[in-house]
Amino acid sequence: MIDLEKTQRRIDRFPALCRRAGLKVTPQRSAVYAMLASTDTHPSPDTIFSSVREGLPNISQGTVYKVLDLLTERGLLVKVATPGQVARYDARTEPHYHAVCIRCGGIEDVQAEAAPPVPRGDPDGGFDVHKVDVVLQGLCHKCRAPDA
Amino acid sequence: MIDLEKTQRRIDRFPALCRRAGLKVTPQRSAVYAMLASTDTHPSPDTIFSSVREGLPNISQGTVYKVLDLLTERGLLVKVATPGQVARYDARTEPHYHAVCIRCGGIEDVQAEAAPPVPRGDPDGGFDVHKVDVVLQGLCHKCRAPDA
DNA sequence: GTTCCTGCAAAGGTTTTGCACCATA
DNA sequence: TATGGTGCAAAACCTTTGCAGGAAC
Repeated sequence: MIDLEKTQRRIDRFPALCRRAGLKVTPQRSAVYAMLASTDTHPSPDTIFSSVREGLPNISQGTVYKVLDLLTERGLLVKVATPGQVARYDARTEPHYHAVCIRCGGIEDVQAEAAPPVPRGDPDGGFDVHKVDVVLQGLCHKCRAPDA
Repeated sequence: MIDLEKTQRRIDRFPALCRRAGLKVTPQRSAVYAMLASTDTHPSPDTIFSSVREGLPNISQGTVYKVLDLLTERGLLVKVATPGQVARYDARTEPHYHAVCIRCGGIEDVQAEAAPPVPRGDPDGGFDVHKVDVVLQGLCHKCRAPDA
């Protein structure tokens, strides 16, 4: 499912993206970004922390949160929209749908049949759209099945 | 923006909806539902709690959370998909978009020009779609403007 | 009368914050 | 060397949980 070339290209571009955003390039930021660029699982801060710590044993949770916030604010990452769950992040910007199970919280990628319908008219006159996320809420395969 | 007739009709139907869902009708549930049906601000559990407590001074936070969870699970309410924020709820099921500011967290309703593109093909063969939420992420009018 | 719901209060998990030290540019 | 980032640890939030008393059917 993951395009390795695209992933690598994204990681290679990271230093340039940082500089353009006025940010210093640090090992912590690079590791967080690379981890996100290499997966399609929409990981939470805690998952990112655990994964990144394998390569950078001294990184702290606080730093992960700060990096995620900053990169999101500068548009290098995106928070996946989920109904009232912990934050989930994504380094991929291609339009795709997310299916979120309202019972177990799992997120599946859904192939978009068409580009999401961006309201070109900029409805309120002032909203600067960075990303359009189409979120399917419902019950996943597992949670659909009768419990008992 | 709010259709008072529609709101009232929704509130009137609540007892019937509860019974159909196998739930008892209680003042707490009715109040939470009525509060949500009367607004388009996608309030958080805490906001709902404060508002409902004006009419039911003894209601507790725990009850509000339990009611919201249960009504959502039974399909009477919907959790609005937001990027890593506190939960937000909605009693309205008509298709509309949400624009979420990644800086201040505000949510604006956006008039949908067309119904969201539900993938009829049920992509993974097993996802039972209850609701499709289209979420615009970006910067709202206020947060766009230069800070200093 | 039975079943289910509520209120309370404590616990669990997530995210934010402040500050001294350190790395990048 | 100046600026900005990191690590640590505490605090602030948000949400869940368990249980005894009470309300709906």
